[in-house]
Amino acid sequence: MGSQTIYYVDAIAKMDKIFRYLETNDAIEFMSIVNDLGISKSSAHRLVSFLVELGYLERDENNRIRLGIRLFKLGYKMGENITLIKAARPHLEKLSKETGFVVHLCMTNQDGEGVFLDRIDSRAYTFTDTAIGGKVAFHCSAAGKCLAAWAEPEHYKRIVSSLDFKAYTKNTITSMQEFNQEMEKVRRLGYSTDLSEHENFIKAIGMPIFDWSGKLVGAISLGAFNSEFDAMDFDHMLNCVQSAVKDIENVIGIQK
Amino acid sequence: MGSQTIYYVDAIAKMDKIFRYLETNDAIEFMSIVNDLGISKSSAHRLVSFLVELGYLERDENNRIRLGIRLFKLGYKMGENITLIKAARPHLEKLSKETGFVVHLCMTNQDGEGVFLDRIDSRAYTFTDTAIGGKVAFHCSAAGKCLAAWAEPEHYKRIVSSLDFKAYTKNTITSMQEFNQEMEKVRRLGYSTDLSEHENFIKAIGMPIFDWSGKLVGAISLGAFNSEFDAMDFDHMLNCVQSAVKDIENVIGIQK
DNA sequence: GAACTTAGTTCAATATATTGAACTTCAAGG
DNA sequence: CCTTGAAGTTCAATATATTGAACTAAGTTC
Repeated sequence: MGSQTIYYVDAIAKMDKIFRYLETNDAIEFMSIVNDLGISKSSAHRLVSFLVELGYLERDENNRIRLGIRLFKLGYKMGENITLIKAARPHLEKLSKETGFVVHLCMTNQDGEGVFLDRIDSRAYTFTDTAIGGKVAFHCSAAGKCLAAWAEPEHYKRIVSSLDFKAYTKNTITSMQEFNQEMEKVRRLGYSTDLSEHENFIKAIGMPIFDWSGKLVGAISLGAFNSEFDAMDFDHMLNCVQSAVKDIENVIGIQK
Repeated sequence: MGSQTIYYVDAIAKMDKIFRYLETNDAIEFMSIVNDLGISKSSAHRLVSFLVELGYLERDENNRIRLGIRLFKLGYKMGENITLIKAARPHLEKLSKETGFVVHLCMTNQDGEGVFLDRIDSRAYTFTDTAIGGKVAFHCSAAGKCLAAWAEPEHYKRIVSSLDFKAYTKNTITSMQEFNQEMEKVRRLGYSTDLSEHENFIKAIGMPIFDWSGKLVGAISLGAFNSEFDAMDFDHMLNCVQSAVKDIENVIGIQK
C-alpha cells in the first residue's frame, strides 16, 4: 500500500504520531502519549513542551494537549496554494443552499490519491467522517469515481492497482470487472453516483471539474440521506451540480 | 518579547525553520534550505525527505519544496476546534457582501496574543499582509484594540507591557498615555477604529464579540481603502458591523 | 563539451538525544 | 491524612543523529 519508509528522523516520527493521535482525539493527556504511543516519558515531555513553545501544540485549561494555532496558520497557507478551493468555495455554498445537501470538493494529490479539499455542510447535518485533507475512496464515492474515471491513463492504472475493494455496504463495488464497467458508465454519462456504496444511509452524485485545457483538476459531489436524496428530482440535482461545475470551471479559466 | 526557549529538539527546530521559510515563500529549492537556513546538507536531505514521505512537505513539478497536504489537514482539524470560526463565517460573508469591504475575525490565543482567525476578501481586493493565524497588533488595528479594551484585567496588563508602539504611520499610537486614552474611548463607544494607523491607505472599524456570559471571545473588523471608507456613511457601517456581531453572538449562545 | 550548479549519497568522528529509573509535586479520592 | 496517579524533573549509560568532506549524476550555461 503506502510507500515504505526510507528516511527516518526520530523526533519527526514521534511528532507525527502525536498529530495523528490528535486527529481522532480533540485533546489528550500527557500520559496517554507515553502509554498509548510508546514514547518515553522524558523525551515525550521535552518534545511536547517544545512543540507547545513553537505553537504546534497547545495545552487547554485542564492541561490537556491539543493541536496548536501554528498548524492552523500553516494549513491555511497551504490551502491558499490550492487555488481550486478559493475558486470553488462560493459555488459550492450556492449548491449547498439550493439543494440543502452536503457538498464535497476533491482532487488528486501528488501521490495520486484522492483527497477531500472542502466540505459545505447542509443546514441540517454534516458528514463527520469526511475529514478535510483525508482520503477519498475511488471505488465507492461519487467524487472518487470521477477522479478515477477521468484520470490520465498511467494514473488510472495506478489507481486500479491500488484498489482494495473494501465492501463498506452490500452495494459496494467489489470486483475489477464491476469497477471497469462503472468507469465506462460514468464516462458515458458525464457524472457518477454513489448509491449507498460507502454508507448505508447516504447517496450522492459526483461530477468532474476540468480546466480550460481539458485536464481534470478535481471533482465535486452532492450527497444526502437516502430519503432526502430519493425525494428530490434527480434531473434537478444533476442540473444544480452541473451549473456549479460550470461556474467553477469559468472561474478557473479566468485565473492563471 | 517572546518566551525564551527552554526545551529544544533539534529536528523539530529545523522543521520549524523550514516551515517558517515556506510561509513567505511558496516554493523553495533544496539548496536554499542548506544555504539560507544553515542546516547541513546531509541532515537537511534526510529531514526534508522524511517530511515529504509523511506529507508535511511536497515537491512540485520542478522538484522544489512546498508545504504539504498534511498541514492542510491538520490545520483544518485545528480550525474545527475553534468554534468561533464556524459560527462567524456566514455572518462575516454577509457583512462583506453588504459593504463590499474586507472583514477580519480575530481572537486572543493562549499566549495572550491577538491572532487572525479568518478573513473575507472584498469583491475587489484582498489585504495580503494579514496572514490567517498571524498576529494582530493591539495598538494599531481595529480588531486588536477591541481585544485589548475588553481583556481581563491581568491580561490587559500583559498586553500593555508587551506593546512596542511601533509607528507604522504618522497616525499610529506611540505612547502609553495615548493608548490608555484610546482604550477608554473604545470602551465608552463600544467600537474601535483604525484611521490609517497601520497602513497609510486603510481605515477600519472594529467591534468585540462576547459570549452569553459576557466574556470576550473575539473581535471583528471591517476595513477598506481610505477613499472607499470615507465615502460610506459611518453609521451605516457601524450598523452593519453591529448586526453581524449580534448574529454571531446569537449563534455562539446556542452552541455549547 | 568544459565548467558550473543542484541534488542526492556515503561515511566515520563527533555531538546530541533517548532511555528508564528514581525522585518531587500536586491534586483528587477514599 | 493517607494513597494513588498524573505530571514534571534529573541523570548517566546507551543509542542515535549530525556533520563536513568527498563523491556521483544530471541538468544548465557559455
